[in-house]
Amino acid sequence: MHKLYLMTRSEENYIKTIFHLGRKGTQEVATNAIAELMETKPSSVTDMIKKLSEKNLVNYKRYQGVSLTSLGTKTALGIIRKHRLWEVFLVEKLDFSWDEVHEVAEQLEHIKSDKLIDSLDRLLAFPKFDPHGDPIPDKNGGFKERDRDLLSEVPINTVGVCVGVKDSSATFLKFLDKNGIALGNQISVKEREEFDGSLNIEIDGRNLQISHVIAANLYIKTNDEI
Amino acid sequence: MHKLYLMTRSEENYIKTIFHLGRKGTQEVATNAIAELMETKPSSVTDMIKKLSEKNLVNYKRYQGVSLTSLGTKTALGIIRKHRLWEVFLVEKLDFSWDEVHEVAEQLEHIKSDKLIDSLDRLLAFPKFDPHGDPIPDKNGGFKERDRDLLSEVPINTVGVCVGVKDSSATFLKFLDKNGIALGNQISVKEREEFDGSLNIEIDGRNLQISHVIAANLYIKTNDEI
DNA sequence: ATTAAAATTTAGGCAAATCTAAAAATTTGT
DNA sequence: ACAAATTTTTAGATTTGCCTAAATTTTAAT
Ligand SMILES: [Mn+2]
Ligand SMILES: [Mn+2]
Ligand SMILES: [Mn+2]
Ligand SMILES: [Mn+2]
Repeated sequence: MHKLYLMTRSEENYIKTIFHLGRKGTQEVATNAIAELMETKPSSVTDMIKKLSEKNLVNYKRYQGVSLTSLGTKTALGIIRKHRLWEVFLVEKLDFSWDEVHEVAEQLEHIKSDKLIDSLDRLLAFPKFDPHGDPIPDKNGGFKERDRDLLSEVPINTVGVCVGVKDSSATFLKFLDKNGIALGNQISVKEREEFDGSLNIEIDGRNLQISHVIAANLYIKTNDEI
Repeated sequence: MHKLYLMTRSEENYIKTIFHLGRKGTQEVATNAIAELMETKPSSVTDMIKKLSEKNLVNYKRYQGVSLTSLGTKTALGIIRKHRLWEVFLVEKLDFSWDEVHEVAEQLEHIKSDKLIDSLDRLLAFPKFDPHGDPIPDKNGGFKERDRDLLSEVPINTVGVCVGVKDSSATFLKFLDKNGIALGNQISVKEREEFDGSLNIEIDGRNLQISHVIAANLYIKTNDEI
C-alpha cells in the first residue's frame, strides 16, 4: 500500500524538510522557506511540490504553501528515525563525536531496508534520543518530544540536566566540547545579566559564564516537575 | 588528488562491474558483457564508458572494449571493500543471514566517508573475508585472493575446509543452508560419479551427495599445502 | 575473399531534477 | 484602495542516465 519504497532521495529530502519546517509554526510551509533550507531555487521547489502532491504526500494549493499529508508525515518520521538511529550508531559503536555524525547520517538515512533499521534499533538497545537530544520515532512513527526548556528562558535558580541542543551545527557542538558542556551535565542557573542576557551557570561543579546566544541553544530538563 | 569522492552511484556501479568482469579473463571487457550484468543496454554502456574514460578511470578505444586504469582499479577496490565490510557487519552485528546481505550492501557501498568505513573495519576487528568467503581489500586497496579450489575440481580423497561460494545468489545460499553446508565446515571428497559429475562428500561428519553444479560453486581450502 | 552475423557505436529522444528569466498572484505599505 | 514589493509559479534550458532504432565496425562462416 505505502509505496514509500520507491521514493527518490530528492523526494525524501523535500519531505523531511517540509516536516521540520512544519513542526515550528502551525502554518503552511512556504515555498521560499523550503528553497532556503535546501539551498535550491523556489522554482525547483514548486516543481517538486507538484510531484509530491501527485503522490499524496503533501497538501498543496497554488500560492498557498504546503503541508504534509498523514502519509507524508509517516514517511518523514521514517526518514528521521533512520537518520537519528544512524547518528546513535556512529557515536556509540564507531566513536564518532556528535559534531561528525550529521553529514554521514544524511546519506545513511536513505538506505532502504526495514530489517536493517529494526536490527540497528535492537543493536543500539532501542535508544529514545539521538546524540543531540532529539527524540527517535519508534517503528510505528510514534515519538514524544521530551519536556524541556531553553536555558535562556528558565528562571534564576533553576536546576536541571542538559538534555539537548537547538542548533546542532558542528561549530556550535565543538564550542560546547571546548567549554566542557555535554548532554547529561547537571546545570543550575546562578545569575542572569540583564544587560546582554548572558548567564552565570554552574555546570558539573564548575562555574561558567555563557552568552545569551549559547543559552538560547541549550535545552535543559528541570528537576522541579510534577 | 583522487576525485573519487565526486563519483555518482551509477559511475561507481559501472566501475565495480568492469572490475568483476576484468578479473576473470585477461582480455578487455566487452560492452555487451557489462550491459548484460548491469541489466542495461549496450548503448547506455557506451555512453558511460566515454564518461569514465574522460575521468581517466578506464582505458577505452572504440570497438575494442575497456579495462580499468590504475585509478579505476583503486576506485573499484574501495567500493568492494565497503561492500564486503558492510556484509560482515550485517551478519556479525545485525544477525542477517548470508543470503540477505548483498542487496543492502549494494546500497551501503555507496556511502561516502573514509572515517565511517575505517571505523567499521575496526569495529569488526579487521576481517579478511566477507560472509561468502571473498577477500576484503585493506585500506590501501591491497588484497590477496585466498588459495582455494572448486570442490568439483579436486581429486578424490581431498580433505579441506569449505571457504567460499562462487555463486552467491540467495537461491544457492539458501540451498546450502537447507543442506547444512556452511563456511568453515570440514569436507572430504569420497567419490565422484563419472556419469553426471556428482560428488559423495563427508561434511562435518555427515555423508552427502551433491550434484556437479553444486560442487562447481563451492570453494575448498585443501589441507595438503606446503 | 566475400558475405553474413554479431558487437558496438551514433543519432535522436525521454524523464528527473535542477536552473534562469519572465509572468502571475499575493501581501504590504501608505 | 491601490501601487509597490514580495512570493510563487510558469516557460524554456541544461545535465545525467537511460532508451530505441539505425549505422558502423569487427568477427565468423563459407
Ligand atoms: Mn542530524
Ligand atoms: Mn541529530
Ligand atoms: Mn555482495
Ligand atoms: Mn559477498
